[in-house]
Amino acid sequence: MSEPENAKRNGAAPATIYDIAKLAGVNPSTVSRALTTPGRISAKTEAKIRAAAAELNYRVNPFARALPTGRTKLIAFTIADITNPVFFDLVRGAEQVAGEAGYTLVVAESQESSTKEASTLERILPMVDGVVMGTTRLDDDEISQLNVEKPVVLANRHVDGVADVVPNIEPGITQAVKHLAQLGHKHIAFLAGPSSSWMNTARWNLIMQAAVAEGMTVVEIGPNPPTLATGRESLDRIRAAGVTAVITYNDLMAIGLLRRAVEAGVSVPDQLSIVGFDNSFGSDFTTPALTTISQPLTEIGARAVESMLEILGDREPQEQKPELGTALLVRGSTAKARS
Amino acid sequence: MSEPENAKRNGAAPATIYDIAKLAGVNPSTVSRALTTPGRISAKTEAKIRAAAAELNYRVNPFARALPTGRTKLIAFTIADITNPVFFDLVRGAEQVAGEAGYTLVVAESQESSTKEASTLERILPMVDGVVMGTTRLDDDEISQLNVEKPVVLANRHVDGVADVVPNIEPGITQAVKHLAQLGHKHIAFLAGPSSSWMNTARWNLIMQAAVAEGMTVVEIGPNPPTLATGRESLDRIRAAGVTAVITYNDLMAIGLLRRAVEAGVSVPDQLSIVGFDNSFGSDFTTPALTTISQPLTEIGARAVESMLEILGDREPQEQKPELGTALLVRGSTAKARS
DNA sequence: AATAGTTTGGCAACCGATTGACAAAAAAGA
DNA sequence: TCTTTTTTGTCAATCGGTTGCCAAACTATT
Repeated sequence: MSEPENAKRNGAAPATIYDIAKLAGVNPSTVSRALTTPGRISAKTEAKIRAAAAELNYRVNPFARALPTGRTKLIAFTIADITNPVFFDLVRGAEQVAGEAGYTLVVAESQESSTKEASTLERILPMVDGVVMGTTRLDDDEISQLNVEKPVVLANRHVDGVADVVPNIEPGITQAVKHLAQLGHKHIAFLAGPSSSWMNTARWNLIMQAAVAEGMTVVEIGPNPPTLATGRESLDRIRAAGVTAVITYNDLMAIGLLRRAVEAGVSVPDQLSIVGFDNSFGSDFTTPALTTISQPLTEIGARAVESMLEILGDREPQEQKPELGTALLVRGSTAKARS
Repeated sequence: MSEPENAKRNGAAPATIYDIAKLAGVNPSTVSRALTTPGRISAKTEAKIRAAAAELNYRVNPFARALPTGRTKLIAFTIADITNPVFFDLVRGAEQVAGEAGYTLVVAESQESSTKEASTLERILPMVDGVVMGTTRLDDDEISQLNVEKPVVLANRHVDGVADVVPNIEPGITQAVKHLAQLGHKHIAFLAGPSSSWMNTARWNLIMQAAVAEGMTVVEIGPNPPTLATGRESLDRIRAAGVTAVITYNDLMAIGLLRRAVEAGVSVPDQLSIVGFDNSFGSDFTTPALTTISQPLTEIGARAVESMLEILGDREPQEQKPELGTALLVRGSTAKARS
């Protein structure tokens, strides 16, 4: 391990406010004020300082700043599985808002493991101003605990006492169940996600209610890891359950199931109708394209960060925004039930 | 914007080494040494200090540490488009290695815009120890420039004087072109990616050579943004070019093209054979599943970070690793040419 | 028991910014 | 012109660690 080699490359140490102060002939604190407190310093002096800063190619050292202020302008964004395209849009929306406010997102993936999620969070917690949880496998207590240390905003989940952004899933689910009922399905299944997912329970409860209201029978198959592989492996159980249609916890599972069905010679949608959840990237790649319940993911990600910025005092609290909804998107994976 | 609200929640300020020092009855510097320089302090004192640290739930403040050392244990990871699944595996590999070494990845997406990439990098550069570029739209000069400020490791790209991890794309390309030749194709096209992509040029050159060697004609169609949408929009140009097979710059374009072809009633592979590049997530969702040139993406991501760790002096330089290769993965989107 | 050699722990300076308190300078008012 | 008020810039302490240097304490050697 040769010499520890200084972090600064090239011999050229980055300029500090002291260098600027020297060049502009003022005190370092004046430089700091000129650069961070508009109006505090006379226009003339400020101009001189800005010129010097530009000349030295000055960039503020975020750590030196974070030390006295306690603010790092970093927000952690957790996702349970980078392989699940739902987070594309979630991150896009979040990143957009964060970037505009001068914040940077630190994306932490946990590969569906709550242990890994906890340890990663442990590592990055001291250096972020808050945590936005895109998807999490932590339980309620752990989240509440986390919220004591740093502000937390949850996307698609509710925990008492913690800020959240949750769309109303009722319309999408009702539409989906009605859609299946109208197609003549009598027995349907819900291919469940992980038991640690709050959304999983919420979705199941609504599906159950809606199905009963439509006079259908419905069974929950799971809990399962919400992955492609699980979707594939569930075909047999679903067939065995004797249902003609299935609603899955997310699109990933629906795609896995659909592809396995095609391979196994089970015709979709003729022998089995499939409804996904999320309308995530890739759900229209399949043949047939997936019928799914779409969520405004980009908007959810954006609002979650907006909410975080408000908590951090970096943004005026906005007037109540309209509720976010969900809706059924009918494509090709659903059809009339075979009698 | 109510009161600026202190960063510490809950009134309980995080413990510092000073708190530990007081509790353990030693000097703060002794605490620092006990915690960072194993062996420097007697076992007895160290145990006492560790006990105190545990009791206070101490966690080192990364910024306070970063200030004197200049090391943040943060590595930037750039990607051009979060919507392109190639980076799933790239990030997975990278994250794995980084996490084991106590480093955290800061993922910066640029939405295929070199301007946005530059500005994001500008913002996070001061707080990372190095930059691993998963995919980048910066040009060679900008990358060299960046490499002066902070160490850079490139994945899938070469710039003189900058560390990189590049698989040998020759075998995969040769196999793909041979495969098409054997299927009787005489006229093929390369649906190109962005002109700022080094890999694009590299791939085109090899495809051209291989095609000529096989006695085929080949045309380059592009440059294009490497997106799903571009793939869709290129169908007409490809048909107009009178080719019977096309190799695309990446899977995303291939999928877009394939889906558009199906919609337009152009049969794949009967009327048009398509070969993608990357074997990325989702390339087997389509019907027919995509024939593609697979790359060891996870391994590339992992090696890129390993290489970064070596540069940072956090890892012993390893003996030369075997070269990374590529290979043709034949699925359903290629077939005999129609005469 | 005296001396030399090693450990072990403390002191204080330093990293690069921020900020409250205050004084000097400039502007306004009498 | 002299005082009062406001503006502008400086001083110095502080954030929470790290580290070179030194002295005290302990161990080993003769």
